[in-house]
Amino acid sequence: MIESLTEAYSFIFEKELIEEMAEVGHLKSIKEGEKIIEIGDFVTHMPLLISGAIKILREDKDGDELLLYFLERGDTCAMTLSCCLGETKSEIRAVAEKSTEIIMIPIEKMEEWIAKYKTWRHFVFESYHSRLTEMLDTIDTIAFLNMDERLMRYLQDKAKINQNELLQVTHQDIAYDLHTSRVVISRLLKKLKLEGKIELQRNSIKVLSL
Amino acid sequence: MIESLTEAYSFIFEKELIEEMAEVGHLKSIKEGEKIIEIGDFVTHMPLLISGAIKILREDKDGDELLLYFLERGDTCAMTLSCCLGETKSEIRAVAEKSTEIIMIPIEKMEEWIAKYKTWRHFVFESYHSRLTEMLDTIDTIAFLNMDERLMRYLQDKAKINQNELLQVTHQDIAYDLHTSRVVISRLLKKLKLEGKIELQRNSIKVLSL
DNA sequence: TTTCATATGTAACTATTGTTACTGTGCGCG
DNA sequence: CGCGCACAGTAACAATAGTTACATATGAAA
Repeated sequence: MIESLTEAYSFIFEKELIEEMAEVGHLKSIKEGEKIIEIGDFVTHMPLLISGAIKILREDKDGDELLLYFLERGDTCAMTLSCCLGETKSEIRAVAEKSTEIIMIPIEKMEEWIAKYKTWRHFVFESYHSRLTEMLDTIDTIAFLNMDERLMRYLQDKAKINQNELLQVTHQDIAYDLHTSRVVISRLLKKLKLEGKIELQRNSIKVLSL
Repeated sequence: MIESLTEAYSFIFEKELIEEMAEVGHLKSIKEGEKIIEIGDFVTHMPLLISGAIKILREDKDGDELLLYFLERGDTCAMTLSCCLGETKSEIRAVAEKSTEIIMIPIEKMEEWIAKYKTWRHFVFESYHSRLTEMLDTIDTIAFLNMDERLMRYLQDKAKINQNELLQVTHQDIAYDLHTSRVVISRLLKKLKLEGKIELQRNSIKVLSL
């Protein structure tokens, strides 16, 4: 575990902190599509991303989903941070976007380390900052953009996260993430294809204009 | 200033912290409608709300606005918190919803107090938590609700913030906050009136169903 | 009282998104 | 091979929201 932590976090955290992390944390491997945290779950650990990527989803009362943002290596879930301190339940769902490794830190350590390690404190604040910024970005996207633009951004984000311009998704998958219907996505994908921005195959989309 | 601070914050902060605040902070009175922070401004102070209320707005590239949330006494702007640490520019606009008193704390004190006062640390984290939650709420609202429901919530929030069910607003004001057009608001207000949820007069709206 | 700016009411139309329903297509597997 | 299933294409229509244009109402100031 030390190796994973060192590889992903040595440039932020000092050796002692990483050693402490390795001591109290436990490594968890998650397969693509697997759920990590569900809405309403009590938060007992905070996840530090070692490799892979996670998508964070919000759900409304009817069970409809909306993608908030992706997390990558070096990220943590600020919603979890937030929950830890308040001892509240999770407001979001986290699902592995691809196979992912995380280290779970018991939440008791959170506050202890904030007092003890300046680097941890910075990390925590930095995480909050990133998450607030991402949330603002999400708000901009859904408030100011039409569905075709949202779709294009989604495809670009997803290509970036997966480091692959060939996305393995169905139209229905996309519709869930963007909180719309499959028919709408098919319609707009066709439009984007005609504009030369993407190529369409069954079960996959190739993003051209990055 | 000590009195204002004590009145608004004595149940969170210890006496020494409040005294320090009074020393380095300066009180600022803001009239209704006056701008407090503009997008792109460098953040040199963080505002602590003593009395009144502030609305936080986001703007897109065309200059179109969107209301994010309101802040009340005891709140601070977590976006500012966030900016302070990163030494970045403001991502949002803050406008006084009614006449308001704030205390401006130089950002250098932020980090110093985080190490020094546990109550301050808690306050900062609590603020981040509130703001993340409010942002989630905003996202829910714009992603999952239709304009008529958004409008109703807006009116209720505004009545609550102003502690008055008689709101002094024009349809155009509302349209700006909800990022839509005046005609749409007029149309929906009429609908809400017919449903018995509000009463309409020139320059004011009375919210009935609270 | 007249004037004028501002606010509001409303119709008619467009644009975007959502829904329903049906068709076609690729592909794995018996 | 051909059956069945998940995925994708598309038409037709509905619902919601945005736009344009103009009429009317209100209240303050001249």
